[in-house]
Amino acid sequence: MDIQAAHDILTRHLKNGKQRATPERHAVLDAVLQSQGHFDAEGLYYRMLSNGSKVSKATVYNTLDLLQECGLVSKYRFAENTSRYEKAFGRPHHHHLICLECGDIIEFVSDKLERLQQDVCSEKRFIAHNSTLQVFGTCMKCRKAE
Amino acid sequence: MDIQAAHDILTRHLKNGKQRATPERHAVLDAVLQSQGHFDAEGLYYRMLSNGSKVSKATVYNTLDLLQECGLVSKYRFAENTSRYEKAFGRPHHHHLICLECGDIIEFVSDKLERLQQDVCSEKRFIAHNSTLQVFGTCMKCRKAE
DNA sequence: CTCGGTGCAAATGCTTTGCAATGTC
DNA sequence: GACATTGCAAAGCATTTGCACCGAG
Repeated sequence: MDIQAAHDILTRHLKNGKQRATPERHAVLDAVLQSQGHFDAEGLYYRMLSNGSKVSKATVYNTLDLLQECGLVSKYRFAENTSRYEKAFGRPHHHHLICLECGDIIEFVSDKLERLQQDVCSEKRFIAHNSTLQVFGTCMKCRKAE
Repeated sequence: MDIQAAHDILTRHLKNGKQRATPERHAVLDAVLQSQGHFDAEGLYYRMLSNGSKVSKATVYNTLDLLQECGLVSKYRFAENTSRYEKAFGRPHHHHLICLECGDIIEFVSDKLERLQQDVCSEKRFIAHNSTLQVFGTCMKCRKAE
């Protein structure tokens, strides 16, 4: 996955919206690109701090929204009050099975689902921007443990 | 839709969990049964107040969780920080197209989607409890308005 | 030079909690 | 009676905001 390409996408998006390319915004993007799996804004903030980046929490929140706008991160609202984010650059659109016992998240990709979703949208004359299927339940491990 | 049946479900669920059947809990259920579409906890609380029910906000929140547990209401977390609820008794499982411009929510039912979801779950050996597909985008009206 | 962005700390708003009083079982 | 539940107000938390300073264009 090309780090430069991601930064270019951000730069272009900023230019489009007549917004400025600040070092902080690109620093947040770097931190996101280094991330694995799901994370929350606070976690990213502290990871950045301990890596020596000086950003404020407010900027992290702001920039994450910005990154979502240009498709570089996905933002989810699972069961909790916390927003979860995930690097979205260079990976296919996918969905989540969320274990209510252990909090584990299983991802899956489904072309059928993507098509089905398109069908529904064109039937309702709705333009999809992004989407998330969340299935809450019990994962294999927790099922065995019971 | 049978109001009595809904109360029976709640009563049975409470008995199962060795929890008590209080008038407040049944009053919240009544308010939910009278509701149309999506609502939030605060809205339900004020509606109950103006109908003369005396419940605290805390009880409303508690009871809504209880009602979700026994499948009488569905709880959603759309884009906002507020949880949205919806009466789930006597209606098929459905999903949502959410317009980011006007906030309108379009519901749809899809057997195909339900089947697809079951397939994914059995493949991953995951036991689904409940699920929600949320498609964010622009609705027909807002699309025309632009 | 202009005005959008940043950092900080304080504010906001939803939800939960602590505790004494209440009422179910 | 015992103890789960309630109401109230206060506490918690994630997120946003206001404002003075800074720096990208």
